[in-house]
Amino acid sequence: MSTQERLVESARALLWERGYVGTSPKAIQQHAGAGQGSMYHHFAGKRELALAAIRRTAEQLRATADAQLSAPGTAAQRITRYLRRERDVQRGCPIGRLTQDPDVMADPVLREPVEQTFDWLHTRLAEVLATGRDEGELDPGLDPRATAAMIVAVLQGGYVLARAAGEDDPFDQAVTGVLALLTRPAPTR
Amino acid sequence: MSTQERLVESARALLWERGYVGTSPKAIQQHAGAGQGSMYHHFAGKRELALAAIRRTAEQLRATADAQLSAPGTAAQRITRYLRRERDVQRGCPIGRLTQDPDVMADPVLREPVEQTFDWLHTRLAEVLATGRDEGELDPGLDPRATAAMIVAVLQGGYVLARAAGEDDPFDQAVTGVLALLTRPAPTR
DNA sequence: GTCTATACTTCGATAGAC
DNA sequence: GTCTATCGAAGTATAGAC
Repeated sequence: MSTQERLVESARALLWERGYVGTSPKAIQQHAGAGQGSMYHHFAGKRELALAAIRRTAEQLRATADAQLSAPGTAAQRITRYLRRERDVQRGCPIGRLTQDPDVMADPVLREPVEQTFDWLHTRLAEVLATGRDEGELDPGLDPRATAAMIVAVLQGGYVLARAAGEDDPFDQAVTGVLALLTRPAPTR
Repeated sequence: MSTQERLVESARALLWERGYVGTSPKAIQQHAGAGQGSMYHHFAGKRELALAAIRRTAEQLRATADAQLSAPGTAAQRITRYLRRERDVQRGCPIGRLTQDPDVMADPVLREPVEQTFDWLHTRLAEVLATGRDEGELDPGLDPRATAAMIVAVLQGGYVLARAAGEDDPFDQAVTGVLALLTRPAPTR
């Protein structure tokens, strides 16, 4: 892996763990095994390196989610697989954590991938839900946009609860709770 | 308000906005209109001041939530009021945001109020849900612990989505989504 | 491309006068 | 209790040799 690659990968790891304010150029350099000069040769500064890291992380997250949500199966099966997939719950979401970084959110360029990622995920989930509803699998009264927002929120919030508790259990419970309501047989109206 | 009080209140505001790593003693002093010496007279250091601030914030959050969840009404009404209460959504949750602060979570003393707050909230919501279920208001098959975890997660995740989007809409949608599923008439089994 | 040296600022705290 | 002075370390870069 090139020095430039190692710098981006190190930035990704440290941004995930410590956020933007909590990650110094020096820490990235040490993690990457690169010198001061190398970093400033390849990137204009901390901001540009972080931007490359954030963009790559966003791209990966989207590719992974899309693969799972586009896999064969009913809407409920696909969403269940997505929610129940193996995750390092305690680490949380590498994109979601950036929303707590004022310096990232205050910078339109750094913020853009964060905004785009959630926008895309919300839309993609709503599509899956709408399909399930239209095919008679899910409750005909289900609101795809609202339900999709709720599902993404459960994921992001599940991470918060798991980190607060120091264990994965609250995350698993929240996922169980949402799936129980979602896949519950339709009510007789 | 005493200097000591102003320091704690300033620390609360800045911790909420910028987190622990993002908040310097100097910033707190300036926000409070206090000098270097004053702060170190009243508190041993940044950590001790942050601890006082976090404890107070946790206490307030709990008091507010308890008042709303203990108000009269059915379980669904109380939970709806809690979720729909007026909030500064873009600011997010002052306790939830601390879970993204590695230095807070790595310190058992700073972390304790965070852990306790979510633990309490989860339990309190589960009680309300169990009551609603036992009184025939909610689905008899409802799992109070899992559903409570889901509701807290929707709240915390809703903040994340709203911050990412730069508007409150995703938060409102997520809340709408969860209430729609929760208050849906029970299925015929 | 990578290294070392240097620079200026902020962080987090201590010392000691008033 | 509050103020100013001072401190060593870290943050974020720039300069220039190799």
